[in-house]
Amino acid sequence: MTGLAGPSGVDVVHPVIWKLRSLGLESEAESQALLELLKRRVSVSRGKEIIGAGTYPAHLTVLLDGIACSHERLEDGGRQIHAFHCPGDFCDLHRDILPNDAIAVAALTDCLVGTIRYRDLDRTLEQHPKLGPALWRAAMLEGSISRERLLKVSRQPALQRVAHVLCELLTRREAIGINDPVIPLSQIDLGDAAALSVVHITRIVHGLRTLGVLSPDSRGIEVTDREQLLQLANFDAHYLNMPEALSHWRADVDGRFD
Amino acid sequence: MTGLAGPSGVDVVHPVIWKLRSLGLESEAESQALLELLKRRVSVSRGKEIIGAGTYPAHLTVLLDGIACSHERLEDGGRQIHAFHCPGDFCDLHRDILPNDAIAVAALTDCLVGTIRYRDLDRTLEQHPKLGPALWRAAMLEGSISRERLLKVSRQPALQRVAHVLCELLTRREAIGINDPVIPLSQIDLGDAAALSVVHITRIVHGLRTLGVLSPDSRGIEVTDREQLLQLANFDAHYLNMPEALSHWRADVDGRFD
DNA sequence: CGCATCATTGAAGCCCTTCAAGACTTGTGG
DNA sequence: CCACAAGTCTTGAAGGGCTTCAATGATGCG
Repeated sequence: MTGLAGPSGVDVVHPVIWKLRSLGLESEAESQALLELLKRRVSVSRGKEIIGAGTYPAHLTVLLDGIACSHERLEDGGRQIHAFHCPGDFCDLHRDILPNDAIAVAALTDCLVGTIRYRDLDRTLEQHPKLGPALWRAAMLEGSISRERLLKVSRQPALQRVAHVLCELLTRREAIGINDPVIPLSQIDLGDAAALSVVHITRIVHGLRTLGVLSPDSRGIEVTDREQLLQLANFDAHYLNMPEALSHWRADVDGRFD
Repeated sequence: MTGLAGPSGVDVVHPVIWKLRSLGLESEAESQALLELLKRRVSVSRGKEIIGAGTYPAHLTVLLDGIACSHERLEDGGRQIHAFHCPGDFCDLHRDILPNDAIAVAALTDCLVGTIRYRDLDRTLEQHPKLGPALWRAAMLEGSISRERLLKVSRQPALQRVAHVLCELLTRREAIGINDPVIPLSQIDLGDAAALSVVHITRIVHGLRTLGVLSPDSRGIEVTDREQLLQLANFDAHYLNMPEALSHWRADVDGRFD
């Protein structure tokens, strides 16, 4: 089956299909082949680890629902969130080929995860030649997101940093059909991603609420003025390699020089 | 030929061979096959661009000598150095599969670069199955370095940031047989990598000289106390996936669970 | 209800930035 | 060989953004 039962009980497009499409994989057959490898749906509740630091699972982990993150604990007890994971994302592409003990994956909201055994994956990759490049792109995309994060976090003041994180999540969720203006993260999570103290995040969020960018509701993060937020962050989604950007890129590649 | 004429006229191990070994590729035949694709040695003088922003070359660029960087210009005229490139490094692994307009590659010292046409590479990759995974690892390694940079730059005070950058370069150069304690970068370069103002870099460097970590010579960066530098940065080379770490990893992978 | 987690607000202080001016090095042309 | 310019480095002073500490309020869950 291609569908996944949505909250309303209606079948919706499977997040992994959505993800593979955004990676430029148009072959329905190949996406389907990957889907069929998905084993063991497990739900993980908010705050729990999905992949522990220092473990080397024999399978790839795919996020099916919720928001997760790759993070690293610091000596002083703090943590750095390196990447957010949205439904359809592969949470540990890096782990098989070049493992990093220090990085763990955790659920930021209640999550549903699936797994794909490398054994199975390797076999399927041979049969479906377009799957490999799609995974390459997924990995390169992570790098691109990481670089953009470094740029913003290291060079921009707090308000822009926070705005950037919100824009990234908003845009990535929209790309997989989640148009909810509510971003279900705590201010602590925001701080750990933007590398700011929670105290300061509170002030920034307060500022954004005063500007009318976020809903004044004291609880939760709800974007009420998407345009202004994008403008504040000076957000250019190009680095996310969204479908539109992708087709644009193809034109360029055809014209590559030698 | 495997050798490259060194400064003294003696044949030394080719930097690309060294790099491939560090990526776990032990097959001499496969390394050799990649080497034979190297075309067009070009020298680029300090400060010049190797790959311009917004260009899409039909070839992979390999650094053969010198130090280069991938960087991004900011609106305010500043620049962020995302990655350093040492001899043997592939400068634009990301570019073919998921191009990023904004990022350019520039020579930080006088450099010698070679190129490998994707056309040729694709053919060779099919013939030598161990080459693909090695390139995967190279790409994942970049991600790992980028994450570590984000961690240090966003969470550590200036002295540790600078120390980290120096440690990274020192260690990566040692890994390819360059044991020179002199790091031929300007303070401007250091600032662009560590995301600090040049003025502050001067003060930090001054501090490191006072501590005896760097040579007091007013010109240039020369590490005189490697141990203390590593300690200051709290440097753990694990993320660089050095050969020792690699063999350690292999043991772990054999014991992976399911 | 009591407890744990999260959010808020104030106050003090430090780290780094910007601005500004000068010293030193290097390369180039007269 | 000197003069000059351009690039790099150095040092001082003023200011601002963020951190830490500390205490209180709000929310949700057992």
